[in-house]
Amino acid sequence: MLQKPRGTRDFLPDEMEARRTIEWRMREVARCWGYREVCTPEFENLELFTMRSGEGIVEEMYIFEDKGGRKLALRPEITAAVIRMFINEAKVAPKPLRWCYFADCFRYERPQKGRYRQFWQFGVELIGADTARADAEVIMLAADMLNATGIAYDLKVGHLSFMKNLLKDLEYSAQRRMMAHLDKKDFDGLKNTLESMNKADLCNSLIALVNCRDLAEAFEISGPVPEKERINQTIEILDAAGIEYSLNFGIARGLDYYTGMVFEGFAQNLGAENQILGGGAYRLAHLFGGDDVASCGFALGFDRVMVSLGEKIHRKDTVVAVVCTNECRNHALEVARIFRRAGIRSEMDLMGRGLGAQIAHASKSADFAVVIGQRETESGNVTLKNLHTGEQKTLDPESAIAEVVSHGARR
RNA sequence: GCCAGGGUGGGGUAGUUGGUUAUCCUAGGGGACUGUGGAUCCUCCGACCCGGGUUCGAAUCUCGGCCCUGGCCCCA
Repeated sequence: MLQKPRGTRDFLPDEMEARRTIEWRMREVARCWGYREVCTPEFENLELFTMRSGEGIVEEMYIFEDKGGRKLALRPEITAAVIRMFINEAKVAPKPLRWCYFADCFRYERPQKGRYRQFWQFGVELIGADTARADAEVIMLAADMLNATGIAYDLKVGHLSFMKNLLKDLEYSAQRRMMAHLDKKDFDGLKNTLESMNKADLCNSLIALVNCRDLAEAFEISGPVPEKERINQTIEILDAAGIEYSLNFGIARGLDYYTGMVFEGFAQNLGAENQILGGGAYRLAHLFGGDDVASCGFALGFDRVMVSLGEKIHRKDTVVAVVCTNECRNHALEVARIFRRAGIRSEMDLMGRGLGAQIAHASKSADFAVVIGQRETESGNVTLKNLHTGEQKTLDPESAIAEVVSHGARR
């Protein structure tokens, strides 16, 4: 039998309905904050991603050459493409721009729990606002969105200034190495590397910073931080809004282009792959030939949210089975049309089953049976049978529709 | 790329000191049965991940591969 490619998944209707339910909750939150959806190509020139993230990521991408010999890649993430799009199409649009996306990405990695080779991200980018309010808005939006999904998570907020301030005397490559150690909480590696550079005196401050959960204390540890005022403002806004988060100044994020505020979200009930959210303030536009526009955004790992939610989401449509005797099929079709026009999912027999067999089948797949036979065809009424309770009554079609709708599951 | 555990009808399983036609539940189709047949009974459909090896004989032993699950690495 033909198998699907490693790391990909098939989604049956139950699962798709659950996914769409959560997707729409996220869309609603984004919409309410004024973030409008954009869409970029599924594949881009390879260069777009290597410019952003370095050549190293080539190993982890789906790369191919088209018939014109162009080097292309299935997108491994979406931020780079959105910023490219902003430069190509919307450079002069009034700032700030609030955009969001929901799309699939591809990475060639070893699959494990919550990690697939094709996966979906819900993300937002706030382009052209370089303020504490902008930083705070994106975090508040992220929290709002995670809350809307109903998962249990921890939100960690940090700022790169502290770490960068402590490391400012080091060479750039050494800074990168330190930040990698710190992000992983690899204190032994940190110590060794510092000692080899005769900078062991930094070690205690850096470790203290990573473990620090208090803003005032962080300022003390790292000395005068240039963005102090902006950081204070951002945190004030978050606190005033009642956002639940913890401060964490060990967050380094993998990439160069993050400039200041950074944040991450973790699901509480996942295993090794428990990060469900990552974001921050960054400058990327100049890399792609645009002005040096400040941006801020996050991407949320949709599949991990679904894994975290597990079986919690049961959204079921109310289903009506319109069952009929053979000679009343035409009238039954008409009744079904009336129900469908009212927005009710209505299904009819296609197998040529008898009335009893139709009800037997309906009992497994529907909430109500609408029985149409000689009597109903003559009177214009319908017989509505609640398949959960067995209760049955004769009603005119409009009342039957009202009964089905009031039954609840229409949302 | 590395480590561990797995793979038997659509789903869940039994069977592995090698031995007839591979067990059971469930789901699905048909019928008893053309106005309530959601029940009951009968019946049908349908599987040993793939390939090589050992053997008279392999679901079972062996080797390789593929895939799944979890973890390491990485995580833009």
